[in-house]
Amino acid sequence: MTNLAKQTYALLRKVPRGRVTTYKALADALGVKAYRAIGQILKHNPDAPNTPCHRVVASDGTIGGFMGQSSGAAIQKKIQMLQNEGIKIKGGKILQFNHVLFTFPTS
DNA sequence: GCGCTTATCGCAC
DNA sequence: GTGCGATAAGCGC
Repeated sequence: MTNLAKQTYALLRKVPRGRVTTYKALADALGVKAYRAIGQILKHNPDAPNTPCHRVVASDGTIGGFMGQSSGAAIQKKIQMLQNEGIKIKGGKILQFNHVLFTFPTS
C-alpha cells in the first residue's frame, strides 16, 4: 500500500455519515492532481466495510462509479446506500450536493 | 448550453 | 516499462 492510498483511505474515513466527498477534494487534500488515481485506489478498496468508497462522488455531484463500473446495478445500490444515510439522490445525481459535500481542511 | 478533447498521477500487470 | 482508469477542466461549436 502506497502512502497516497493510505492517505486517501484516512481522509475517506474522516467523512462523517450523511456526507459525501469528491475525487477532486481527496486529491486536492492529498496535494496531488491524480483525480483518476483516487478512483483506482478506492476501487482497490482493501477495507471495503471500513472505507466508505460509496461516499465518494464526482465533482458534478454525480455518483461517478462504483465497484469498477461507471453504471449498472452497483451504482443504484450505491445510491441506495447514500440515500439510507440521509442523502437525497435523483436521476443518479446527489441533490443539495453543496450541502452534503464534505471538504477537508487544507491547513 | 452541451459535447468533446486534453492534461495528470497513481496502480496493476 | 507500458497501459488503463470510478476524473477534472477548458475550449469549441
